[in-house]
Amino acid sequence: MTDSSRYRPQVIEERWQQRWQSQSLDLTPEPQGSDPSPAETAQPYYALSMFPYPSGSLHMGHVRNYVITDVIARVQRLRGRAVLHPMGWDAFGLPAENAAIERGVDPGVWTDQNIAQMREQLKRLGLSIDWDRELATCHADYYRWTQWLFLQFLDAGLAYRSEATVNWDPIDQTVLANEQVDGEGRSWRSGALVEKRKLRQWFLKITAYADQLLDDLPKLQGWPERVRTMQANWIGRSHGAELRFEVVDASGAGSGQWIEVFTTRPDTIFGVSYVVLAPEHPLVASLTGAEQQLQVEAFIDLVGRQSDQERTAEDSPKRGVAIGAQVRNPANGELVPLWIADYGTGAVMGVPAHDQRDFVFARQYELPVRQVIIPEGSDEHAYEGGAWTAAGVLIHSGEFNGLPSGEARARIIAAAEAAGWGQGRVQYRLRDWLISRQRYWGCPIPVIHCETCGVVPVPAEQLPVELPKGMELAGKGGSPLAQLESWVSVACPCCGKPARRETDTMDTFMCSSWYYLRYSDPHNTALPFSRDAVDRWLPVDQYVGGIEHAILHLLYSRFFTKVLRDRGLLGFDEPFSRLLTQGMVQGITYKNPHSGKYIAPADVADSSDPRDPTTGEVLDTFYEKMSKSKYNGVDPAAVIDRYGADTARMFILFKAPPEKDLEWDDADVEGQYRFLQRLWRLVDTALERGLTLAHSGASPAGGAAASPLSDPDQELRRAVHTAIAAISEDLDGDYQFNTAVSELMKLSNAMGSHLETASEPVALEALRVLLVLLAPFAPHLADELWQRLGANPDGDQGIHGQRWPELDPTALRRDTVTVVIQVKGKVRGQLEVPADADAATLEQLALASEVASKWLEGQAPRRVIVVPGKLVNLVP
RNA sequence: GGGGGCAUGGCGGAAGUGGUAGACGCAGCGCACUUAAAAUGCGCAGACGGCAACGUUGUGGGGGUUCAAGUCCCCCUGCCCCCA
Repeated sequence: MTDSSRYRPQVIEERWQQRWQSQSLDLTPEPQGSDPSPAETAQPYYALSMFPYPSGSLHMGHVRNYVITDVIARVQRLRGRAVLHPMGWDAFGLPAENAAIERGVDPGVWTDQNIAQMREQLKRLGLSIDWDRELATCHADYYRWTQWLFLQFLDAGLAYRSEATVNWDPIDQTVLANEQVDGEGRSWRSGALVEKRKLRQWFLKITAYADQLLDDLPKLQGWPERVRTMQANWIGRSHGAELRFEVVDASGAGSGQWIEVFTTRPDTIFGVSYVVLAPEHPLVASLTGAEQQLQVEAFIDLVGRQSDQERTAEDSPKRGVAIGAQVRNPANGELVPLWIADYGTGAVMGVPAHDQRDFVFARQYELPVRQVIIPEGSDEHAYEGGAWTAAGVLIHSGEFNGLPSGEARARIIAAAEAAGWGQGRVQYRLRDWLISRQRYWGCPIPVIHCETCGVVPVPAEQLPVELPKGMELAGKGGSPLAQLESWVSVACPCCGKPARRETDTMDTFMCSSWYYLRYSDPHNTALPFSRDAVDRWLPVDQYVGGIEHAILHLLYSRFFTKVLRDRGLLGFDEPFSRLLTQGMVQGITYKNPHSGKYIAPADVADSSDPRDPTTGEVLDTFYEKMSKSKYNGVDPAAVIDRYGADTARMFILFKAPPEKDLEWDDADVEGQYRFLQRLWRLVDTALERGLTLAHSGASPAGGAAASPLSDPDQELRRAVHTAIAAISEDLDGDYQFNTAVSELMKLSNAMGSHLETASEPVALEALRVLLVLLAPFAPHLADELWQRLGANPDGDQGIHGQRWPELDPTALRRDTVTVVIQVKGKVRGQLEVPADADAATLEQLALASEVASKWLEGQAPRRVIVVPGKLVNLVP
């Protein structure tokens, strides 16, 4: 074999990437002028990957994400759609600022260098990205519009400044939104336990859209069910009531002060045996009795040091102190004590019989437990194991006795409203979105504080409010911007008097909540995007990214979309029609079970018997998400250097279904490389036979062949059209790239055995179809082989300008099929029968078969079930 | 505790509406080519029994519906995710 006919991905991939670029193959078709070409009037398709943070190095998770989106984009192009497939950078954020603090480099310069590096790494993957639409959220021509959009929120009354107890990250020295604190009370970025601080901060009123964000979830049928469930849980709408308890003195005389509790169980109000205030409740100080003073203060101090999670967890021990005051139950007039306790926030009514936390608390402090709901159809009044929290029938509840709890809920709310001691209320778990950050490397909040005029928005024509350059960043002591007097001091745009700029920057999730809109019109200098462009391309047809954004980014983006729709800036309700959440890429991980140390795979001599290189101990072997600290990462660049991007792409797509975790395995990568080499040799064989696609027409082997096809021809055509049918289906709806690749392998296997004997038109059709089907997966090799077969002699668009092959159903037809003969449901034999044999014929054939005579022993079957084309089941 | 998901060979994974379980690949074994090895090509391969043709068994465990169950129903075990 000559050197020139060896598959050398390193050579051909670079060559094709340059060629595609010089032909502008990946640019987005847009209608221009009066005479749009067909591609420009094609139906638009928007394929989008979640844009990366420019850390400077591409990891396998990125590769998987972008390869999946690229295949989708390429398939849609082959199907004739006008495709938008952009890429950009989520470029504000702490790593750049930390680099500045540690090494004194300018965050902007550092970020731009990283972007340049990552862009080159991305380009080596052969992604069909329109780089003319690239954006970076840290560039002023982008964040100018982030600021402009903030002012839209401000104008709509959806951005406000408020003093609140907020999450403070002591490592990153900034506040965080609720969504950015995990279940253990740790920061999503730094992992530090967050603290509570009372600060004046900017919020976006996402709660104003809570109902819409929840009620529109069922529209998102193209989203994974679990992402919708997670969002619904996060919004956490509950229907309940606000009920008011009057504070009374020892003699029962009213004080005129009222405690308002929220409860989802107004039906249990007759079971209240105490009322609990949160330690920070404003009435605590004034209601505390003199004797209880010291105890209460000590308790407040103790609770102040706990995290939110400790306080609200259902299974953590509860502590409390009676404060020496009492309230009257408005439903039955009973007097019950007031406590403060480390659970809940605000004020809650304690119903030990019907709430587990209340039950535990009451047992601990010997408070009365009164059952007011019993299971339906039961007269069980005894109370043993714990709270009865399910529905039931009311007892000990005056006029409401005997009502089912659901109905009682409504009736008690109605009674409360009539008598003025409460009303029904909808409550949400969702809180407003805290967007202030006390950091430098973010988008400045474009407002000015003036003593005379208050909060004044920076006029739109003065945007962007640029980040000052050349700052000395220390990473300590509050907002860096606040320390740059020359930047902070400014004339009030309203009255002209000296005023001060806002020094907080925005949460970076603000920047990523609208970038997908900007791609539709990335160079617009008058608006963030034109209504025309955004309505033409959006909603995004297919969004691809990690599950970690199930709530954060995806909820914020939905919120932005709805607000901008209400401002008339766009004309749709939801930004992402379909969402694919891809699984993690995991690397093989070795760990010494005794020392707990991770061992690099390179240091493990024998992978079939992995041992610690220094101690000789047997190591645990498992797959885990790739990370530096576990030495289990695989560098995409190294894989591309060795095998080429096409092999890496094929491997990633083949190894696991896209939404599942993927175990990186070098042997499997090798196997994928072998498959591509086999394709190369397949084309060699075709060339040796003198086959060429140079002047073959559109349909060389169409169904209307002059003479009937030979058996080998029929078999090859069947393989070809089976592949078209299977792969087309795998790429429709939910994506099954793994089975699509396996179908390519099956087709190539069939061609390996039939190509040499097939007639020329049939062989050419097979080659053409194989390469077009391969093109989205291994774009470089497909184009190279296409050219080697002489298919694009004039340097036209090559394989990526072709059309997805048409299925010819007649090619799938068979004269005979194999049916299974079962006896009593067990497979006992097979029978070759005419494909169109009807049930009666099949029954006859089966009964006459050897299988029947052997297993039925001469008896007639009691019953015969025939599934034409599949099986005959004889039941004796 | 509530809600959701998953469990298939040595491994990754396939199996429209119930209808030949294990496609495709990795690892393994055998054969061909080679002085030899690598590479390549061809073949075998769930487990158990048998020289075989074949038989039995088999999709986490137990029960059920059905002519027929990986697939549908009930119970259990284990793992994962979300909310508490």
